[in-house]
Amino acid sequence: MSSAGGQMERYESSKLYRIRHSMAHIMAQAVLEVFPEAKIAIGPPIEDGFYYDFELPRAVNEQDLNRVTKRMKEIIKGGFSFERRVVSADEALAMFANQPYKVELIEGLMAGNLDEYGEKRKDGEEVILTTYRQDSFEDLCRGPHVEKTSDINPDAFSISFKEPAGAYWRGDENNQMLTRIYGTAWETQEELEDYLQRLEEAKQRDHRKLGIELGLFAFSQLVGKGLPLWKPKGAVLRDTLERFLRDEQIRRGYTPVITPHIAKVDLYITSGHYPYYADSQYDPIDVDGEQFMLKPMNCPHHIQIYKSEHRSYRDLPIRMMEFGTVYRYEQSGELNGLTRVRGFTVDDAHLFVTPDQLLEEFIAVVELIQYVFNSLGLLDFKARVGVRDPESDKYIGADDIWEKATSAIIEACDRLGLQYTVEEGEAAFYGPKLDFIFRDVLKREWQLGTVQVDYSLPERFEMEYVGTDNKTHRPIMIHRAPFGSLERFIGILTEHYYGAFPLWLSPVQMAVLPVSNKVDAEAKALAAQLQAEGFRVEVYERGQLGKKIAEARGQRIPYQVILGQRDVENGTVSIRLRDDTELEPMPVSEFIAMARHVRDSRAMDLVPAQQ
RNA sequence: GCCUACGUAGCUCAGUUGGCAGAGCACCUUCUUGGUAAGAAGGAGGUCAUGGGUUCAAGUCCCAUCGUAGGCUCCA
Repeated sequence: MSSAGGQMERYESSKLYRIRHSMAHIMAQAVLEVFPEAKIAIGPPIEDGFYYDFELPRAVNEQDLNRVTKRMKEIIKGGFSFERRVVSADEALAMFANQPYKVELIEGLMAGNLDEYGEKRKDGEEVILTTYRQDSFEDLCRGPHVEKTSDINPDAFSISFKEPAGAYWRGDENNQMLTRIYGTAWETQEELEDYLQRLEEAKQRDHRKLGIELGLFAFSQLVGKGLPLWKPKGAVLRDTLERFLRDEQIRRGYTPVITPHIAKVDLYITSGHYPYYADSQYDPIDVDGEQFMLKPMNCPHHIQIYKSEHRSYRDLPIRMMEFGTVYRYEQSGELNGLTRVRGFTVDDAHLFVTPDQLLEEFIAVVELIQYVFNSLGLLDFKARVGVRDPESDKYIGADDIWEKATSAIIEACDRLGLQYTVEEGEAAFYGPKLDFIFRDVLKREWQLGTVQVDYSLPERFEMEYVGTDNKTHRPIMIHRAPFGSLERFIGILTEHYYGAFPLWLSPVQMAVLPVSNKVDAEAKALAAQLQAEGFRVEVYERGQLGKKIAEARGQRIPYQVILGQRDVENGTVSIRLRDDTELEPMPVSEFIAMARHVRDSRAMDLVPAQQ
């Protein structure tokens, strides 16, 4: 996005926005010329481009899009001006008599003051209907547009870079499915090419592609979709992450617990999960007349552990941790590699605290999350406080409880000096939460860690502790997960690092590359020595050295340990880093010391700074 | 779940209007014994996702199912 004078220009008032908005109209005109019977819906600018939704007589193909593109270029070159006109409702209804979606829009605007997405308009302003016309095409529209079509660069847009997509009218799955044609448009051809190249790079970085190449995970039709299988290299990566977090949590006073993967439906009826989230849970299993289900969350189980003993204020805070695997029935169309699956493991913990302890414990959790992100080199993240949507009734718990929880989160953020935004409708159903949104190297945003303050579940489960006053009190729960889910997190990490994990996380940390197979035996002995030092090592025995290097590079092996006759005689190794840096031959002991230091300090660089 | 497209060897892909199932890489064997981005030759590997249908004949056309991709919807 362009910026002016150091201050971010609002996208809505930028030239790019007007270009894209105008492109949507131009595309609609071209599509109507190719498909005269098409019905047009809406066509707004979006990030990086625009779209327009159509009801078409048949599926569009590449050829259609080429024809549309050709026609769009002609319209652009025609230099038609965009003419704004204020129209009365009757006039508009007459003009769009053949366009049912436009009629619905006009009626919505006049009667219910609904905007183009079917949402109640918030500004409450009086509705003025306006249209914009270019060439032969006039569309109901608020604007703004460029002055004339020739203000647009005919070589800086593309509509066939993405497959046409189905989209529900007004985003409601009960409505007609329309065909959405996406476009991208820029001021210059270079910007267009940059954008297309960024898309290409994202494709190269895709964890689904890298996951296969690096042997991290697999899916099986027989096991079922959305159920990842961790292969040895993925499993060691995941296990390393788990151990890192487990150790860190134990240092901070957490205690591990373990709970089963199924439980009686009654547990989730009590917790409130069952009625609210019936759609996204697996159907219950009948066992001897009782209903059991795969657990969609770990918290009710942990609550039962809390309740298994009589608790005193002296026991609190209790911090229970579990890498708990949960199962959720995601719609099949939503499944996506490791980032959206049907069975995944949450790095879960539940803290049970007194009101006095809440703030301190909340802050400690945020500090843990910051520490974890820092250790992994995830530096670009922002915090979002998710609060209730006041219009919705999907939440449980009384108003004053929500207010208490929300103000606790905001106070903790202020005390930590955290930059945060507050967003309505982003709360969990039982309480408000603080989410950490991570931006990866491609500037894509991912929701990772989450912390939730919960007064509701303690209430529903009638949790208690005895206070100093010898009376029973209700604990407060903090739900939190720094990674969110191990699956999604590793998918994101893979893309962020482009498969080149820091040494401590690399599935294979070093590969020994014998220069010829005359030194294969020595290479194996060296590998055994390195393995005994606790490193994950492979020996590459196939082909000539060049081929071994090519393969090791492809596998993003951090240290490529080259061993030839010369090295054997001198007791040295020649280290090549995965970024093609070649180090001077060094004694084996020196290499081990260096690698150990890099690994144990969880450094991002493969060579310590002082070297 | 919905719309659209796709599914051919472990991986990446070719396969004409329906007419004997292919390539590169990987794998196995042999040769080569090498110093920083893929040495050479040979071999093996397939119920063309699965099940039906049309046809003298189906990888190719039709239907269903499963899976995948891009969207929509959803995301505790």
